[in-house]
Amino acid sequence: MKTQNTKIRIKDIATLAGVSEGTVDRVLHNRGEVSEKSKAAVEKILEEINYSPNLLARSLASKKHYRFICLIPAHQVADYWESVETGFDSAAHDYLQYNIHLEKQYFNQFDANSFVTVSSQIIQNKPDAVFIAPIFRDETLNLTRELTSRQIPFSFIDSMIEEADFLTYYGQDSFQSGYVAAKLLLNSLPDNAQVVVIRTKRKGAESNQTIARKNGFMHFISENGLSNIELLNIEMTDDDENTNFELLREVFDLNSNIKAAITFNSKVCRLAKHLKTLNRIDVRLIGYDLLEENVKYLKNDVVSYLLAQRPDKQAYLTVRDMCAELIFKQKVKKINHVPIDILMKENIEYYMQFRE
Amino acid sequence: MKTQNTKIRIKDIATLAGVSEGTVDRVLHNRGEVSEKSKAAVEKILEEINYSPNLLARSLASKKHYRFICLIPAHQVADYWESVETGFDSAAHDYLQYNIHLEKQYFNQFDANSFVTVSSQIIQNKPDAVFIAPIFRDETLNLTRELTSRQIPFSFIDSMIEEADFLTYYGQDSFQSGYVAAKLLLNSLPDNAQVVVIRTKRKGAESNQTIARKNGFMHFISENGLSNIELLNIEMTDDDENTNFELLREVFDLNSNIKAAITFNSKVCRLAKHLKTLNRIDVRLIGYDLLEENVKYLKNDVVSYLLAQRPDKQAYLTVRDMCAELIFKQKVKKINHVPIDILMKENIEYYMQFRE
DNA sequence: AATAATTTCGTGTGCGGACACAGGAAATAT
DNA sequence: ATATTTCCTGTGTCCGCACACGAAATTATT
Repeated sequence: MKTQNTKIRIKDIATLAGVSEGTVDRVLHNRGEVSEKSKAAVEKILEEINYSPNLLARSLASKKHYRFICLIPAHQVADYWESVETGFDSAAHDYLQYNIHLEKQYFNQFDANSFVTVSSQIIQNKPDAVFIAPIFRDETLNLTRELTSRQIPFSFIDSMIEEADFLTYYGQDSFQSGYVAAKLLLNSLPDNAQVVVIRTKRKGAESNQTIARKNGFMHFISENGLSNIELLNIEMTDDDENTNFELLREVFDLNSNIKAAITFNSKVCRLAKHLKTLNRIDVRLIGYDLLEENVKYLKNDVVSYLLAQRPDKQAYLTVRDMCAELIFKQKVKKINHVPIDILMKENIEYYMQFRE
Repeated sequence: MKTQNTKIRIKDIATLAGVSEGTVDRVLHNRGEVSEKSKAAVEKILEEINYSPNLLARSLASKKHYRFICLIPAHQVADYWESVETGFDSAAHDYLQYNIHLEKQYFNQFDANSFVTVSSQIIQNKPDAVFIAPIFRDETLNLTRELTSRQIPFSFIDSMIEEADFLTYYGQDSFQSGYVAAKLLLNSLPDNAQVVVIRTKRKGAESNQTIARKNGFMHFISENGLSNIELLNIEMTDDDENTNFELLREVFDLNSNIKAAITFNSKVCRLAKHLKTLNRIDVRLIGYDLLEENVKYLKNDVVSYLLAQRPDKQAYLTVRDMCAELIFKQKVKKINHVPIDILMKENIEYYMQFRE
């Protein structure tokens, strides 16, 4: 909690330093045309007192307009990215009065070329800041290099690429969320229980996120020496549910002691649907993210836990921090791991209702 | 997401309505001295367009100052109420620029008289709004009646009294949080497991909160027909830990199949300490709120789950909503149940680190 | 020493809205 | 018809800050 002294105005500083308001202003924004002597006088006062500008007056007076662009995957409604977009919209609304204009650009998350195309449009657009969902690693790095060379700040959302010189990243620690999932899923399973672990083949590569989650999951197992359980690794496809269903049916036929199952992407609803059809809702099931379908199966008792992360808030805070940096000249934290929210049938209602 | 048209100024409305800015201003604040004709003209324009005032300019120009008072229990550091206070402080900081001044008043939560004393001080103080932790029901109602008759708005924090005409309430649904606790605690316990349920005698009455939590807990048990477990109801005192310890030792001596324990107030750390001394950390233990000591035992693996609710945020939002109502003339939601956060060793770190 | 070229600095204006105040128009009183 | 009162309405000032412009002070040039 910083103590900001709202009482002190530029005018006061000017009086204290024995110069005019204009001079104080020049020092504050350090845009030159100030003698060493005056500058020193002002800076002395600034050190003594704790000046923090009146932000209302500042943005009222400033005629500077900022254009922010966010670059996210095109998506269906009720998708994970829908929430992210909601958060951006909400921030756009709140920060409009600070002369901030937020535009959205979409790319095809299954086609790196579309990312490249939109990237170059953005560069031409000369925005004041960019928010990026770095789905494609190399292509993102190309974009961020361009941005850095043009001194355009940018932030990552959802996941990050450490080498890039981003302002902030908001997102979950995927490894740890996999670890948490393991704890919830494997806690007090009977001996010799079998656990189905789904891996989804996807057009393009498997996402970093799901890989990290799985690593965290496996780490829990090795760390706790859980040799009394058996993992059944299943590979499902992203587009053919019939095949998936047949595969699952076979697995459940062949293995009589399956007690739990997990998938590391956000589409646990598919798995839930098949389990329900197979009448195996006794299987403890965990998934990620609050897609409508996922929530339905959680309330149904088919899914036991969902791990969530408020993607809308992540987007909102990303915008907020950019404003803090650019406009209010405040320090912001670079890497922000958001909480790993544990939802079950009994507590999801208030979680979803709660709007801040 | 409301579409606010930031472009339209009072000056524009004046031009459109064929009157002066002053007249528009008088209509907007409806402080009279306007002829029917002019008033109608302005109101016609106001209906056509979607005017929303520039809040920055408004609060910059306004010399109105607001004094808010919050009325909470005096407390130790690292207490539950400490977090509430932090939230108030944080709001005070953020809303200072809107000419809001927040004062804190404390009462002794074990002495209703102290509440009454501070109440009358507050009334004399003629604040613009009050935030109340309604620990003492009748005394609180006396206060709120006074406030209502003086048209001073107020909000509840932590718990609420339905009959009072409050602006907002932020808090957890205690009944449901007891229900969640039961689910977590009793999930897949072996047959004939014994469960220790602590009730804490307190100077003054048992708090509504803990009663509601316990009701929710019991409801889960009856709803799920858990006849295979045995509850051991223990009454601990609030001030003598030696007695408590001896009591627990006896209970554990006499009962050989204790698998779980729970306490419904925020002091699970005491229970944890005794269990650790008794070397019974195999017992699954659940408690409430992130007191430092509680967190310590969670990380220690003595406590399995903590249910939390971000009291600081509740306080912050309470202030925010009062501003929204009083200053920005926005609608606010009256009853706000906050999420029931489930914390365990594996996810508490990011939960605590995360500052918005 | 006089003038030109720079550097430094103070003042004025406007952002959008709140509010005070003066002065004009209409209504009433003389 | 003039004076007085009441009712309306337009204008001006201020809130704290950003920024432009022109004036003053300093330095350089002849």
